[in-house]
Order: sequence, then structure tokens, then C-alpha cells
Amino acid sequence: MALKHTLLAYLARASLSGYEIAKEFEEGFGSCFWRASQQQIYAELAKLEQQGDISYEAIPQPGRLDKKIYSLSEQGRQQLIAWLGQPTEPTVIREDLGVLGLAGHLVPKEVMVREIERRQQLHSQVLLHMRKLETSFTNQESQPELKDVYMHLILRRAIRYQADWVAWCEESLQTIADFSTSDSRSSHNSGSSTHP
Amino acid sequence: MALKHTLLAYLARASLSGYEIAKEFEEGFGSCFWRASQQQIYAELAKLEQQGDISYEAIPQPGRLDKKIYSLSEQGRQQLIAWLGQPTEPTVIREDLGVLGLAGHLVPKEVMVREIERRQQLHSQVLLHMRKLETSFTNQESQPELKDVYMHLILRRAIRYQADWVAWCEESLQTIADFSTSDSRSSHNSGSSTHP
DNA sequence: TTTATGTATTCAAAAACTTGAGTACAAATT
DNA sequence: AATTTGTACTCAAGTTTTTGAATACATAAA
Repeated sequence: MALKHTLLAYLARASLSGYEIAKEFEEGFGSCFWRASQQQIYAELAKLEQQGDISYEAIPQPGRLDKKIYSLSEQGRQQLIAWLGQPTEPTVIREDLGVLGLAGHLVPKEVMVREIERRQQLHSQVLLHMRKLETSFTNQESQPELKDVYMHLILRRAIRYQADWVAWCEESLQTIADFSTSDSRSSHNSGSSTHP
Repeated sequence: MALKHTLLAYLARASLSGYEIAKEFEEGFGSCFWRASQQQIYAELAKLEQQGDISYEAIPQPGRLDKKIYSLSEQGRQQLIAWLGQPTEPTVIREDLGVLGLAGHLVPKEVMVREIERRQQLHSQVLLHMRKLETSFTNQESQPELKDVYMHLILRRAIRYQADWVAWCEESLQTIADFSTSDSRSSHNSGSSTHP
């Protein structure tokens, strides 16, 4: 499991609370490459703390539960470094839209078109968000640290990914439209089963 | 869960055994958009059969367990069609290489370079495989069915995805190399910011 | 002033997924 | 003759992830 190592990696950069990490995963840079729910993060942090990979300083909050600021321990640092030397696995792909492609002939063509258009919008929005995040890297006028170069690289990966989705949607809508026009001879079900 | 619907979608095209579906997911077209283990598939098929979404014909094998050829039932077909109208979720991204990016400064630069090179090779190989699968679509000289157009679209998605990874690896290795050379501060800064 | 949103953590059941087997034989390879 | 690879399915423990809460207050918006 690599959620463990993702958390260690975050704490290698700065000490953070579970809430901050969760937010990072949802909206920040973390959203580029890792998804995890709040509960998952809290559970994993508790486990790592028990195992001694991280420790926390409890910040008393007036009238509510303590805020826990976690820091990487030397043991955690070693664990992380050992893991960094291991080969990585590509993210597991489970793409619902692929399933549509398999069975799309069971529904009207409009269903497919609508869904691809929706996805195009969705990825365009994420792309915009990513590009916004990128400005913090491109605005640096001085020579960046290697640290930041790596982070920028990952962000570039995310930007490419989203841009590629948008381009594919465009291309696919075109392909479907082209098919429709060249569709002169009727037959097959799928969509506009014209006038009865 | 959409493994259910992925299996239904496969069986909407043809009746297949669990083994055949598993192989499809590992090497065939299914590998483009869905990953599932053999055990997962067998378990899910058994469950779907119990629920009446699919049924099987047992083919007796000489001296071993029956081969089960599963077919979609009308109930399953309805389930699938209902699901096809739902909006899709993009695949969950959990990219280990992103974690490297976060904490890469803890290890020598060579570790990062080696890993990116490894990934480039890996994705190149998958890309090659995908392009091979594509020939069955491009070799059709006659006007294809909408069914096949959709499948080709998904394959295009997969090809783009892999090609984009390869391109990113290339770009990233260049960026790291550029950083290294301009690193000894005495030298001219290489202003070519690789990515547009 | 009421309501919504944001901060911050915890609990727990259910579903899904991984890991690592085992069974059994056919066909191809060495 | 012995080994490897491929076909074909099953079992089960263990881990991870999802889903859906509850608590408790602060601050901003309506």
C-alpha cells in the first residue's frame, strides 16, 4: 500500500495535520496524483503514529478536540527512503467510460455523445485548476530548487493527462458525428429510430 | 461498483467463460480500461448468476470441472442499460510516481532518472501492444458498425494515454538534464523551458 | 437570526480487492 | 521422460476502501 508512503512523503516536506493533508488531496497539488478520503487519511495517520513512523504534537483547540500536527520520525524517513528506491506501478485503470464503449450500442447514440461532452467539460475544468496551480511554479524567477522541479514535473504530468482527455473527447465527438453523416443506409438500432 | 457492469457489458457482446474474460482483461482489449484479477471475476460472475443477471451453460470437460459459459439475461440487460445512462466517474488516480515527485529530494537524482526511464520503456511497450490491437480496427475496409466505432474510440483513448506517458517521460528527463547542467551556477542558464 | 460553510477529528459496518494458495489435466517443449 | 505452459475453476484469510454517519464550534452569508 502506498497511501502510507504518500503521507510520509508529505510529512517529509512539512509537518501537517490530517485535515490539511485531506484538503491537499482534495483540492491542492495532491489531487494530481493521489485520491484518498478523509477517513482513510486519519486512520492511516493513526496507524503510522502507533508504529512510530510519525509523531504528533497536540495543539489544544478551545472547546473541541485537539488538532494534531504530525511530523516524520527518523524511522519514517528511513522507511520512505527505502520505498523511494523501489520501482513504481502505474495507477490502476478502471475507467467507466470504457464500459460505455463496450456496450454503447445498447443505448441511443445521444447518450454517448452527452456523456463524452460532459467528460470534456469536467476535464477542462480540472485542467484549468491545474494550470492555476502551475502558476506558483512558473512565477518563480530565480533558479528553482530540485525539490520544486520534481513537483512541477508531476504537475506537468497531471496537466498533460487532463489536456489529453479533453483532446480525446473532441476527437471522439468528431468521429461519432462523421459516422452519423456517412450513415446513409439505415439499419442498426441505437438512436434516432426515426418516424414510426 | 462497476466491475459488475463491465462483466455485463462483455456478456452483452458475446457469451464467455470466466477464464476468457480474465484473459481479455489481462491481455486483450479489456486491459485498456479495466483491471481485475481472476478471482475477482470468478467471484463476481458467481454473484451475478445468483442474482439472475446472467446464466451459464455448463460445458462438461473430460476429467475436470465444467467450463461455464455465461450469458446475459434479460434482467441483466436491463440493469446494464440503466447503468449506461448514468454519468461516469473518471478512474481513481493513485500514481506512485507522483509520490516520488513529492519526496524525490530525499534520494540521489539518479534514482529519479532511472525510474522515469523505466516507466518510459514500460509505457512504450504497452503502447506497442495497443497499436497492435488497433490494426484489427484499421484493417477493416468496409464501413464499420457503430459498435466497433465505440470500441475503437476506447482503444484510441488507451493509445493516447500511453503515448502521453512516453512523451512526458521524455520531457521530464530533458528537464532534469537541463537542471543538472545549469546547476553549476557559473554557466549560462539554459532558458529553453522545454514545455510550451 | 437562522443557515450554510469551514475547521477538525472519530467511529464502524459493508463492500471490494489483494495475496497466495490448491485442484486437475492437456499440450507443447526440452 | 520430465518440465513448462496453458486451460479452467475454487477457496479463504487478510487488507484496503467506501459509505455514511456523529461531534463541536467558528465564521460568513442570507
